[in-house]
Amino acid sequence: MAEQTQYEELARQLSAIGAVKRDMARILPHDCPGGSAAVLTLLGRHGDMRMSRLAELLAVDMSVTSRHVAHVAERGWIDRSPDPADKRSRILRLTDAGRDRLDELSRRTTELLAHRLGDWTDDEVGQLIGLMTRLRESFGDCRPASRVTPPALAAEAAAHGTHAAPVSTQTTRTPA
Amino acid sequence: MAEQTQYEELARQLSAIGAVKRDMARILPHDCPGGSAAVLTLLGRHGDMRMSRLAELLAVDMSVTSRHVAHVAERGWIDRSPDPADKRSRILRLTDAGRDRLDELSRRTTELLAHRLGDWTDDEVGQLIGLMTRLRESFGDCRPASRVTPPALAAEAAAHGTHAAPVSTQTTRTPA
DNA sequence: TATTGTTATACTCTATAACTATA
DNA sequence: TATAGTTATAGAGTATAACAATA
Repeated sequence: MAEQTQYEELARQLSAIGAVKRDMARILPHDCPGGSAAVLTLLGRHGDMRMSRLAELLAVDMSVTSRHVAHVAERGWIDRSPDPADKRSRILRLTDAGRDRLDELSRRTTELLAHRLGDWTDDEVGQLIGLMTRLRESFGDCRPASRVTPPALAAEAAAHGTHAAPVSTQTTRTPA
Repeated sequence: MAEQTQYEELARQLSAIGAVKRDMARILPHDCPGGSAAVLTLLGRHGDMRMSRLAELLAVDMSVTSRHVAHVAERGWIDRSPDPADKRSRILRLTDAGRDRLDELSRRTTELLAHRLGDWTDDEVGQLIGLMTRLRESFGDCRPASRVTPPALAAEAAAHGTHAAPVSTQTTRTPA
């Protein structure tokens, strides 16, 4: 159990990390804001999925997810095919163009981080990743009460899995 | 030097940390959004200062700082007295009401973090703080090119110091 | 009746540019 | 001419609520 002073300092660091995120966002292509980039990244990592699953991974409301998805779909980076098993749902899938876009994003991100964190060791980066992952886990599903996927449904979704085989490597155990 | 996979994972974690920030923001009073809370926090830590110094600590443009400051000033949480040495500047100072507000914010923040991070050790929280601090340092002053305080002026500002004696302890070397 | 997803609306945060007052 | 600060405007992200289609 940490002291109050530490908690206040952590809160300050969380508030200030926004500057880092903004610096990262600044290298994104003009037609691909952060929300779109997140959609492409998660589809690339976890493979095809439904809106509700994506909203869960993004940790935002489904209405927000819907807007981000509409944006990338308009640009032809993903397909939205109807789910044969549930006509209310749509299956999201990266197109070839979307995969190209994602490769470009990865390239830019890696380049920026390699430049900024040139003096960090592999181990140090790993420690930060591990602690940030654990931080998110400690906060759990902290979206506003309404319309949060209940545990039962989350389990069902996990068991259900993605409808198409994810081509991307799934090397990490991180939630998202 | 870390691998590309790690960089991509770190980028993902930075993107996803927003959910934690939103959960923190949810406990703020209705008339005190995140920007206002940040202003109060920094004034409490570093003592009285000018707009430009606050913008530097917030790592946002001065126009943004101006809006946040106007909001807290309207509510009587800070004073904006003219700087006798430079009539263009204003000295920002927490009022008693502002200090009360800040205490309330600290209380809520600490309570939430104590709840969420109950199973974290003091050392683990310290590690996360340390790595996040270093991350911000590695990114440095990454605000958009225009109107970023040049090094010479930053040094001058540091030497200049705060106009009134900061009551708060200045025990850390962290940029903000 | 409950769930999936969409849309309309509102709020917060941010940056750019134009403007004023002072140095 | 340059700097400190303000304001107007625009863009991105998010949540809430109302709605349509389907289970």
